[in-house]
Amino acid sequence: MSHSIPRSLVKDLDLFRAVPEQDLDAVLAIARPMRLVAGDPVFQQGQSAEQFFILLHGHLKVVQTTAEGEQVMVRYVIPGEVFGIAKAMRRPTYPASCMAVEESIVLAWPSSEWDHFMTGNLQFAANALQAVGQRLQDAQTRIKELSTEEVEQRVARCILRLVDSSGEKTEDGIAINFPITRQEIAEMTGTTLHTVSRLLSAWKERGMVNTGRKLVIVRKMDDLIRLAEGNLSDSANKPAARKNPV
Amino acid sequence: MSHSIPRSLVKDLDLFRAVPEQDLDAVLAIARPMRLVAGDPVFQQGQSAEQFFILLHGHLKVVQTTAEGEQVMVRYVIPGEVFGIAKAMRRPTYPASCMAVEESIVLAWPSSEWDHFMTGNLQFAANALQAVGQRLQDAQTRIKELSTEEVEQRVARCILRLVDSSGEKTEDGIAINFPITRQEIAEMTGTTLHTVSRLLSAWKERGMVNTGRKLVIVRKMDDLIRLAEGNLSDSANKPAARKNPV
DNA sequence: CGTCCCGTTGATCCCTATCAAATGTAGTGG
DNA sequence: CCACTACATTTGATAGGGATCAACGGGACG
Repeated sequence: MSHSIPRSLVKDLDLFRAVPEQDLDAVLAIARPMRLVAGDPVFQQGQSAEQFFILLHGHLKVVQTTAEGEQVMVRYVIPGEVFGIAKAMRRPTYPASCMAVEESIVLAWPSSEWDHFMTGNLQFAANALQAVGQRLQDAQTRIKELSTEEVEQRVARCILRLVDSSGEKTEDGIAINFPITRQEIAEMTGTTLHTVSRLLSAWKERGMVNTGRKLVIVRKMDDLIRLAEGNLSDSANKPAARKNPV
Repeated sequence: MSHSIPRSLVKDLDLFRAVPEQDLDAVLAIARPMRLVAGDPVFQQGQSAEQFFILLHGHLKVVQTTAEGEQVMVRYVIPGEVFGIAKAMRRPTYPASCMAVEESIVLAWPSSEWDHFMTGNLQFAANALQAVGQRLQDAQTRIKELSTEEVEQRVARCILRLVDSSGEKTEDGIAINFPITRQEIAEMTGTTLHTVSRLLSAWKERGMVNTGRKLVIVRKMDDLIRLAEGNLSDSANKPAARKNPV
């Protein structure tokens, strides 16, 4: 006895953009809603990709574990995004693990339905292609940053991006509105929790951010943007660093 | 007066897999073939994405230039692959530049045709999604490597991958069958040409590879694989490095 | 045959990982 | 409600992997 899910919840999602309402209803009829609390796994790396999902509320993280046991953050999932679409790319298993970092609500569909959606509505296929294309862009941006930028710059960009997608205005500045640890920031930027901690401490010292346990609040966006653009952190002037000169 | 392109040239390409032959003929009728020599540009970063392409013969490189003027290799295009499909992901411009590294032949279509292909044949849409999905996987693999592995390991993997996709057996071992510089290897692995040069010299010393101007030949795959898997290069035993222990 | 372009190799330095240890904070069970 | 415990964070000290700086050698091509 599944309650039907209100159409209004999904009709504005990118994936369903310009999809006729009747098709939407058919899609929703077979969606299975799931409620998660912080730490709940959604799927595990290597598992057969039986389902795909859309996040309606909350925040999830997608993490890859290397052969040596190190973790690399693939991405945070924010409300409205599809995830777990391995099967759509003809991958039999999930290439990473996914878990909730706070209370969340997701819709799940059997992977077999993907082809139905694609065949039933061409707009859906185009939307999916765009979604994956956007992720590819993001990944390539990250490669560029890992290849050419220094740690401070990468961490600054990372914080800015999180604030952009999940920022929430508070009396003290703009806060990242879900719990996030130094370790997780390190896994996103290819560094260590120690270095992230040192950076945040330094920034806090200068009043650019406020921090707490699993909490980051940005107080001076402009200064952070300057760091992200590559300006040196200390007022002293070192010569510009340039790894692969033209 | 465009000569029609033989159907046999494209019918085995991933992008056209399971696409009916009559649809293929329609597609080929509007394809524009281009011949390139080493150094010829195909498109430039920032240009309006007016065309998309398939490489029939040769090798191209796709490179991104950062705001600071450093180059990052996005990928090498090998025969049979689609590239320049920015418009399909609803990006108005090419996010990187593409040029031939040796004599090459490509087919070009106006970007506007993409939607025709998609609408006309659903299989095509699925194939495109898979192609982009594969690239996303590759990009994420690279992020993982940049985040957790050391330079020697990354360069070893890079060489192995090139040998895998574009290796050619010679009397001396397996050669990368297109010209490639130390600088380009550096741009693929996030390091400098100096470090790549030193590594190749060391490997050559040990008889693992043979090198020359714009040339790399692998002589001992096994040893190279061992390096890529993370085993230390010198026979001496250092403690295992581990950045983000569990 | 000169001139780029590519590659090699030494010397030095510095960013940041690593090692080590203490402090702070939330949650839990008695 | 408090002791206990697990997890997060901070901070100092040290070392090392590679980037950077510098200079030269060698092959290809016009």
